[in-house]
Amino acid sequence: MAVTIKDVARVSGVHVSTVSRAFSATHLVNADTRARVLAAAEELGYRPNRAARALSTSRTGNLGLIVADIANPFFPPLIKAAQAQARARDYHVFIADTDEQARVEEELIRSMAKQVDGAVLVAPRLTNRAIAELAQEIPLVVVNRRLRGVSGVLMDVGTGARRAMEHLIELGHREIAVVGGPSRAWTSGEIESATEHIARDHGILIQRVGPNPPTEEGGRAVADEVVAGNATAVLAHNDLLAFGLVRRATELGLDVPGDLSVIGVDNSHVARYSSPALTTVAMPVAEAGHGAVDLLLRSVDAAGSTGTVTLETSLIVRGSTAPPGIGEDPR
Amino acid sequence: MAVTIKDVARVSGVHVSTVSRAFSATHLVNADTRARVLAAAEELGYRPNRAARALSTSRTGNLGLIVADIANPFFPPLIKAAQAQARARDYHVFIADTDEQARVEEELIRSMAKQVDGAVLVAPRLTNRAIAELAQEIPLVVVNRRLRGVSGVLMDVGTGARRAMEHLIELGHREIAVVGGPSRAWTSGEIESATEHIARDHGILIQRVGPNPPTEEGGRAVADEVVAGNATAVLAHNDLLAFGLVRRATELGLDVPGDLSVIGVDNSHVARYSSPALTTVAMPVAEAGHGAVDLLLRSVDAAGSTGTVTLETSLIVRGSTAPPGIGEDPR
DNA sequence: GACCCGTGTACAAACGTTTGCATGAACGTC
DNA sequence: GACGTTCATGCAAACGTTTGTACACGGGTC
Repeated sequence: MAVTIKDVARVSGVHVSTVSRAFSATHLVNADTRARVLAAAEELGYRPNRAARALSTSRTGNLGLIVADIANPFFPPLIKAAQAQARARDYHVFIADTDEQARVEEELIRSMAKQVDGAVLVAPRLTNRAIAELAQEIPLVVVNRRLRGVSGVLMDVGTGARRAMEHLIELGHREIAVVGGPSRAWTSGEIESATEHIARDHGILIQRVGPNPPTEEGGRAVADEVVAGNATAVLAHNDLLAFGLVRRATELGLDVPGDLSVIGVDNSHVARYSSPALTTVAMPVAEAGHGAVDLLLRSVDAAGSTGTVTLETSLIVRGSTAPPGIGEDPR
Repeated sequence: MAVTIKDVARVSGVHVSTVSRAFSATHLVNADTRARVLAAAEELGYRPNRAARALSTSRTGNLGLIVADIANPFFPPLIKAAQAQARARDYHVFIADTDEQARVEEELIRSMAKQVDGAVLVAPRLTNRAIAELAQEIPLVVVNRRLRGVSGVLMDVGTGARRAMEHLIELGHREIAVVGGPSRAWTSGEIESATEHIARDHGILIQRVGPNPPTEEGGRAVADEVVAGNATAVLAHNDLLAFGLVRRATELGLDVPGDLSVIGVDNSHVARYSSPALTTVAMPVAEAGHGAVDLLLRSVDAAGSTGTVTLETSLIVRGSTAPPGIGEDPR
């Protein structure tokens, strides 16, 4: 049916092994022969069968990319960049969505393991221990999780959170609510300790709220608690939470940023499109996708090599932050 | 290295073919034997090697999903649904992003063809002819494109556009700008003819603008032209265009919806998160992803069978539409 | 002219499955 | 008790590659 290496061999009058080498070990075959083979391949429209190659070499040419929720606007730019980089290196990428469930995540990796050369785990929900175990079986790169012995791409959200806090402090805020995300997320811990430090250094108060699901609903749900407190500003775990919070606070009659300043994290669409546009900590998402694939392919080629890359974040000031309201708190 | 069917055979004391059948042709093996095999497989942590299976059966268990731009908020919910449905049927999905380029699209399909059992093309940019050719080589399902002999999932955007126009007409608008998307998109044609009809039936004027890239930038770029015309309302090809248009119109000093009503299409995040929230034609994106995979698997199982599914759209009225401004046009 | 070397090619085994065919056991029928 | 059926299993070929090894040839060295 489909055209195979044998057809190419027949047409070009050489043995299949020569055809194979004409593609993969070019220096082992005479230039003229190679040209002839390539011409025949072209003419027949030959495409190597990757399954067969995989069987023979135990390299599939595929990568896995596992994310918590494709529809969460944080992920698509990362997926896009990872896919583009993989394609540039002639790899294909499988995508899988765990629906935020650790169990699904593990099962997914296991079921992929045999048919990929490695996998990228973005913001995994699994325990460190489970990840470490999986890393024994298959090259892994984790994004936004620090793990000994496992390659990682980290976005320096701690510094970003610090900048965000400094921005609020400069504006005059003295009590700030920090709205946490999922407890398993590495970024949660980073933000927590960064805010801890800065609060101590500047002698301001922090009201911690959470953990919360990283969704608009999560933001709406915590809004009441935040509003009931004395904080005049909020740093939320991500843009979706921040957005939900802004919406609910507005419904409760507060003005953002007049009565309450809000900062998100991610710089997703949401931050740009909402109104007021969100001040947010920009995450280098595309770079992370790109870098994760690079790192992964490196450890695929040189088994056992691991590395960690840290990417910088930056604060993007938009319309959702302002000095605390003048005069009495209207609440 | 990895555990294979042979190991399972050895441990359970049967021939490899029996192991194979214990998994794939269960009725051909004695229940007790099967239990023994399964137990051994479980104990060893056996996972079938899909590449080997693919080689033998020429079924890969993989599907391809090809979209124009993963980061365009229209696609992620579709991708998510498609992936979930594929997984439920024990298929894995490759994802690829064409960057809106027809050439890349074709090359991508070709390079995937050998390693997938079929592919879903979402809102392809290729010509009908090219798609029809590809469909000869590999089972294909196209989303939002009507093509003889090729399975398709269509979202009835024509009816949606009609509803949108009726909504505007009821509000009192008599001249409406219709801002088109990419010329190759099937939805563009649907919207065009639907709006054509309804304009004739109700005796209102239409100002056509475009084609335009389906992005925020595209929306900003056409805003001036729209504003310069006499239209009091706009139906844009998608939410991103609508959003860009609203932004730019606002910068030009117009009030939305006071001076200009705007309707988008997609009901993406953007429509919900922007301010004013966009009135939009909701596309059944998740259903489309789900349905496309179903349809695809059907034609994978029964070669040559094709079908078309049409999904309904609906108008979601939010804050970006209102009766035309009272009194003189401020422009 | 015997020898060696390097270059280019062919041969064949191996990768892990599936599957058509052959074999054999158990059982019922007459 | 010979025969046909059915059921369960084993055997071996096949899928399309890659790759270690063997072979053939031509040219250089002594």
